[in-house]
Formats: sequence, structure tokens, C-alpha cells
Amino acid sequence: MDKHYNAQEIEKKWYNHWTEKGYFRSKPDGRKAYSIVIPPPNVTGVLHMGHMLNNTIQDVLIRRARLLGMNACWVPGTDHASIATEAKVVQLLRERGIKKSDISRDEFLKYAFEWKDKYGGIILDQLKMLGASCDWDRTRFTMEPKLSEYVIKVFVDLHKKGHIYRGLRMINWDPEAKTALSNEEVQFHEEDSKLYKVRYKIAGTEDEWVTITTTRPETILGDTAVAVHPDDERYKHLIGKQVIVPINGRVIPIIFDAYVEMEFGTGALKVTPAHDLNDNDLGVRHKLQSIDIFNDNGTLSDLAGFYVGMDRFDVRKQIVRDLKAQGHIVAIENYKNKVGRSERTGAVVEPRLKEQWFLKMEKLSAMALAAVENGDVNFFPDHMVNMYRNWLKPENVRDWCVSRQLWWGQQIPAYYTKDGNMAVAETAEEALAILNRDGGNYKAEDLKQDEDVVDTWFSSWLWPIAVFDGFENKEELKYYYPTNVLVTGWDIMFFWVARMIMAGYEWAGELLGEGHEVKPFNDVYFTGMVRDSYRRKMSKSLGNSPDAIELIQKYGADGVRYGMLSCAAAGNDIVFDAPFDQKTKKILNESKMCELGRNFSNKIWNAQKLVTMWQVVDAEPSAVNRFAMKWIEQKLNESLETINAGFDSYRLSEVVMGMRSLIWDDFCSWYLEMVKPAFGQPIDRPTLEFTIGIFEKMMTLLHPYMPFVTEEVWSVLRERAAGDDCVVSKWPEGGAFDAKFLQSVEKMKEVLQNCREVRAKNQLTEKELLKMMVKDSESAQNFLADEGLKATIIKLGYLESITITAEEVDATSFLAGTEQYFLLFHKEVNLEEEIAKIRKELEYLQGFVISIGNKLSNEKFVQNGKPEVVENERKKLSDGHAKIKLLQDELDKLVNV
RNA sequence: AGGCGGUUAGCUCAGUUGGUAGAGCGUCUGCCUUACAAGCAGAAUGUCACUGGUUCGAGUCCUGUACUGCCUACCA
Repeated sequence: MDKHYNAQEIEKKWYNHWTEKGYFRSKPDGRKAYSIVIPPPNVTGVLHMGHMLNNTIQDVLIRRARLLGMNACWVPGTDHASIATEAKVVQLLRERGIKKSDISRDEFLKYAFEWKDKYGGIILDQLKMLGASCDWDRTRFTMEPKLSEYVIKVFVDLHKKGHIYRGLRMINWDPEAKTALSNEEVQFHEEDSKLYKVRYKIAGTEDEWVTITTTRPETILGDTAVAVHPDDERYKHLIGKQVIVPINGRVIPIIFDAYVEMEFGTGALKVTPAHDLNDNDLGVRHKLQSIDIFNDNGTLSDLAGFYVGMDRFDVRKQIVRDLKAQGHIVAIENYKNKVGRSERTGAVVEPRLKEQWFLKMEKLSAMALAAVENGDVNFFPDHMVNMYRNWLKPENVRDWCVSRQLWWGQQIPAYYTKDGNMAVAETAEEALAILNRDGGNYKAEDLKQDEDVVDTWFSSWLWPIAVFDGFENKEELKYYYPTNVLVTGWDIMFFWVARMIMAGYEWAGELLGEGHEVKPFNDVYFTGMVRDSYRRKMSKSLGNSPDAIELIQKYGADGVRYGMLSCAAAGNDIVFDAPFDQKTKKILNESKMCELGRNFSNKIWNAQKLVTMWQVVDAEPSAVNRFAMKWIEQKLNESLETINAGFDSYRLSEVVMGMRSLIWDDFCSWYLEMVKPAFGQPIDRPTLEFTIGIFEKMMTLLHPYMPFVTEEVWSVLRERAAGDDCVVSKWPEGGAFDAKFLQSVEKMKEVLQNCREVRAKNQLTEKELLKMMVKDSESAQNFLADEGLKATIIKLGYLESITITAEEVDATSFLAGTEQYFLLFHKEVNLEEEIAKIRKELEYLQGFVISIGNKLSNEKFVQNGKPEVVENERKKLSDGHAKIKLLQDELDKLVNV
């Protein structure tokens, strides 16, 4: 028989079995629903560590709900990820020699869908390898016809309600993708750059100058003012003066505005309203002209007048040379500043004034903030509320730019006429009707639909409603909505979580009517980021993420799941321990954490092997077995309380570690050793039956975390009828346990550990049976009164007998609780070592007793402390004194030898 | 600049209403003992960052400091 558990074969077998049986399918019925919607991964994405963490957590929660008898429904799907996917398709076409600008929108979409059909869904198959128990029949896609319909519907609805408007605003422009971006899609990072000090001549003078400071000399051509602080003594004489812009010679005013910081650079600032957010504000305040000197692709436009058609970064180099040649450069300094780059394309973002569609956020964000602040939606960990609040408070909220100059996405349902009229409607026909309602006489061919599409998040914010077709099917929505929990990374708290809450409050009420909850989920579980050993966020671009599939192949899905979850407290980043190859600097597909998971699978599988290979005999259980059964049942009941409480508060890593300890330490190392028959001997039937029953319960408990190995073990523990599978077994009911009894077993373990230590030190094998003597005392009498416990000590300690004695015993001794134990064997004891050990223990105990004595002699403690705490301290004190006496006697005895 | 975290064993981290600290890994010792060497048995290890306070009592609550991570904004 194999010594090692083989995860690969077994996992595949069981996943197929589960799906064939349809265990993951969910339809509304009389049971209580437990629903989760997956954070849809990018349709063309591949599984990475973040997904694994995220989806394992969701699977754990869903599987447990299923075991608890709820109607568990986990809805999978993918996101069309407009900008990311479009960027990929553009690149793919470029490789084939096709330029996006050369093909039509329809042709482009054809290619894009080809790409989607080819690569879309890979990630869903990978989730299956991980064991994700999604209802695959419900798989959705954010750009499928139905979901797109809903997007258009809500766009029109928001427009009707007056929340959506079109306006000329400063937006973030991605010159690579040639689209606007929302603020959230721009990432600022510190980069090395230069600070240029450039002097502008004051108009009407021969040799008077103002020196401004800039990081972007190429925008000089768009300057329409120079600004200084009104209190700046250096520039007071310039009131009413003008300066001449270098290169193009435009004459522009000097303006005074408190926005300027006197201490920075030269205290003078060039103002380019078209290309900087703050400059734009200045421009508005001082009614300055705004000159857009860039084309959409980042080259200079005709309006720049110079360097037309050159790329902005080439222009920066060239214009510096030219300024230098003309004597305008005063200084160039090295400087670090934060540069905004497009999250998707990495291009440096260009702030520009553009006509875009915006969604007013004032009302929506207030609703979303209230929902979390009043506890309607709960965050785990709860301190995430602070981050959320900070983002959503009114002064930080800006209107959401929802239009994107892309093709891959839902096209904005706005229709324009040549003479400047516009209507927003779900279809062109409706738009035509609206336009003609007030006496217009337009024909269908006169209308042109807006070229832009909506932001991806404008479709994903509907996800919890849309996946249940809530806009048309109220029954499913009523049953599954609100979903129980959303599991996602905190990095998309604003992109997505907040916006789903907004959408819920905006539409769920209308759809469901009075009396139904409108929030999209009860709880939000924020996972941390997965980082590498240098604490960098794992990402594809850094190449510092291990290959998820290879990890699964190496350690089994169970192993990887265990590894990730055992160190993933909610909200905490997890440092994944995959090592780097020192030579190649490449990350290896190895992990100690996952190895532990694999080892755990193996341990369980071996325990199963032991239990199933026993011969059985019809007989009464021995005292030891009766004791062992009583103990493990109560131990399980005790653990179950912590496990359930842990689940309810999403302490998933604590729960799995508790389970490991229960199964490995208590069940395997203690219980199985207690009931294990001697080699070649059979086990009595009641004990075997009971053991299998307990084993099954443990498999059910662990199943959410390690679904495959538990199913495998479940299947071989006994003959099974069809449909009797671990995945649909019943979560164990709790039961009573006697804390005092459990405590006495812990003490028994302590006695046995001491025995083992003595054996280890004296090289005594287990074959050598020892006699144990216990010094007579009330507690010793009580402790050993349990015949089962006594028999267990004899069995596991490899003892010949245990005797309570009042006589002096000359043998190796140890303390457990307040009793003194002696082990008799024929080898010499090492006196010095023994004395040193006792002295050390005495020292510790004396300090311990003194500190407790101080506490108890403190009247305030005795008066104010809780009675049970005080009582406990008294017990500790008297036990301490008793122990000290025993040790002191022992020490005296040894010293006097 | 504003906000939020973190600082506990060599490493990664738990520590849920305040009662002198835990796990796993790693290290060390002894074992290929018939379920398991992916294992078994045992051992060692801490001024709980620093400071002041509240309290009978502080890793835990409050003040401040240092270091560190992240988020948001600004940095011409």
C-alpha cells in the first residue's frame, strides 16, 4: 500500500463526482439561502495567488453553509475588464500587423470576442482545480447581452433621475489606450525626474526676468499665465505686468494667487490650465485661456504651434535643448515626484479637459456611507470602516467619470443629431421618439450613437443584482438577495464594494418593494494582499508570483488551501513564503506553508489507513477504550464551540489551526494511540464503530477547508450508499462536555509527557515496563480514582503498575499538578542534574508564589477583584506552596545522599 | 499634510470583554517502533518597541515618542 497520499488523482475524481451529482447547483426552495457572488475575475485572466486566497475563503464559507443544511449558492462569472482586455486585443492585433485605427468598431469587436472565447473561462477551469464549489450553471459574464441590457437600463434611469450629466471637465487621459480614466484607475508612484528653472522675460523690459519652476517644460507652449503668491515680497513689483513665453513668444499675465507656495522652487509657477488640475482651477479663478497642446495619442497638436506631431517626451528633451540655446534655462535639478500612470497600460496619464459623462456621487455616496456606518453592512475586520469613511466623506467625493473612449464595453445610450440635439434612451427608436416628441422631425439615419462605452465598474456594480437577473426576475432576487457575504481585497473597496452598495440602495428597493433588504450583502470580508518575501505585492508584471497551478499540482489543492488559510487573518496581508532562486532571481513554485497542508492531508489519510485496517472482534470495550471515547467525544464538543464561534466572526485561520490541533494532536496522537490495539490484535466492535463515527465528524468539520482529502477518507471509512458524501454530510451538532474532566485529561497528558521525558533522558525503550509510585495525597487519590484514566496512563506510559504510597521512595521523580510521581527503574540517576532541575523549578515557583501572595495580601484586589478570580488565585497559592514543599523535601533528600 | 494599520520566540504570526504569554516553522536531542520520516517522542527560546498614565493588576485601555507599512491629497 502507498505510504503517501496522492492528491492529484483523488482530487480530479472527486470534483467530477460532485459536479455529476449536481451538489453545487442551487435553486430557490424552502431552505434558508446562503449566497455569495464571486468577484468576477478578468475574462482573459489566469489564476494568481490573490484569486486562490479569495476564492478559497469563499469556498470555505459556502461549503460550511451547505453542511449546515442551507441552500448554498455561489455564483461564478467573469468581468469583461474593458480597458485591460481592449489593451490586450490591441496588442494582439498589432502583432498580427493590424492597427486598431484601420478597422471598424464591429471588426474590432469580432476580434475581441474571438479572443474572449479562446481565453475566457480558463480561469474558471482553474477555479475548479482549486475545488471551488460554484454553481457553474449560473456562470455569468458582465458583457453578455442580458447584463449589458441592465447596464443600459440603469444608465437611462440615472439620466432620467438627473444623476448623469455630460460635461467638460479635467479628466485623466491615457494616451496609450486613448481613453479617459477614473481617478481610481490612476496610480501615483514616486519617480526620478528633473526640476527645471526657466526664466521668462517681463514684457516691455530689456533684461528683467521671472524664473518659474516646472517639471514639465513641454507644456510651456500651453502657458496662459505665470502665478506668484500675493504676499511674496520678491514679486510685489510685478503687479499688472506681463511676461513673454519662451519659444512661442506669447504674452501672458502675471497673476497673484495664494495657492502658490512661496517656499517651493522660485516661488513662481507657470500656469497651463489645459494640462494640470490645479492650473485649471487657477485658470477658472482668473479667467485664463485654456490651450490644449496635445493630441489624443500624446503628441503635440496644431494648437501647440511648435513641435507639432512629436511625442510629448521627445518634446521635453528637445525643448530643454532649445530653451538652453536661447538662454532661458537657469538651473536643472534632480527631483523625485509622483507620476500618475494608467493602472492598465502603464502610460503616464495626461490631465486634460474633455467632454465626458459623469455620475453625480453626492447622494449615492451618502447612502453608501450610511449603510456601513449604521451597521447595515458589516466589515471584517471592522477597522476597514475607517478607510471607507475617509474615502466616502463628502469633501473627498468627486463625480464619477463613467465614459471611456473604448470599444470593448457597453456603448453609451446617448444619441445625437447633427444639429446638436441629444437624447438618452435604451434604443435608437426610443431616442428618436423622444427627439421628435417636441415637434422634431428626425429620421433614424439622422441619429448617431455616442462612440464611448461605460467604465467596467459601471457594469460590475450591478453584479449582485444582475447575476440573479433581478431587473426582471424578482423571485430569484427575493430568495438570494441580499447575499450573505462578499469576499474581496480591500484594494477595490472604492472601485467596487462602495459602488455595489450604492447600486443596491438605488435599485434593489425599487425592484423588491417594501420590506425587503436593499443592501447587496450583509458582510464584507476583506482579504489582505498576497505579498512575496520582500513584501512586494505579487503581480504579473513583477513576475514574483508562483504559478498557482503548479503549486496545486505539487501540494494538492487541499495543501495549497490549507497553506494559504492557515496564515490569513481577515484584512492582514499574507506573506507567501515561496523562495526566490538566488541565481535567476525567479520565484520558485515552492512553499513551506503549502507543504504543511500537504503533510496534513497525508496525516489524515494515514490515520484512515490505520482505522480501516484493524481487525474487529465482538467484545466489550476495555476501560481504556471507554475512557478514550468519553474523552474524545467531549473534546470534540468543546472544540465545536470554538469552531462555530470562529466561523461566525470570520476567524478562518484560527479555526483551521484549531482543527489541525484537534485532528492531529487530540485525535491522532492521543485518541488513536489510546484505542490502538496491540500489534496483530483486533479491536472491539463498539470502539471501532465509535471511532469511525468520530472520524467522520472530523472530516465534515474539516471539509470546507480541505474538501478532497476529507471526501476521500469519508468514502473509505465505511460502505456508503449513493449520495452519502462528505460534501453533503451534516455539520455535527454540539454536545455537552465536562470542563473538569477535560482538565483532568490534560493533567494526565502532563504525567505521560513527564514519563516520556524520563525515558528519553535515560534511554529507556518502551519495551521496558516501569513501575510508577505516587506520593499519597488527597489530590492523588482523587486523580487516580478514575480507573479508565489510570489504565490509560499505564497503557500509554508503558507501565507495569501505578501505586499510591505513603512511604519514602528513592527514585526519579517529577511533579504534575500538586502530586509527586516516581518512576522506578534500575539505572543510576544523575544527582547533579536532578538537583539543578529541582532548584530551577523551585526558583520559578517561589517567584510565582510571592507574586500571588502580594496580590492576595492587597486588600483592594480581594475586595474589587471578581470572586472567581480571587478564588482561583487562592487555589494557585496553596497549590504553589504544596509543590514547593514536595520539591524542597525532594531536594533535601538528594542533597543529603 | 491628513487617515488607517503594525511593532510579541531566530522566522511568520495568534492572543475576543485587563488576571505575569501561545501556534507553526526553524534549531537541538533521541528514534526508519508494522498508519504516517510528508512521521514519532522530547528539549530550549521572550524587559510583549519605548514613555507616562488609569488600575489591586496592562501584551491587552488612555497620552506621547520612535521605527515601519499602507491609503488619500499635494508637491509647480
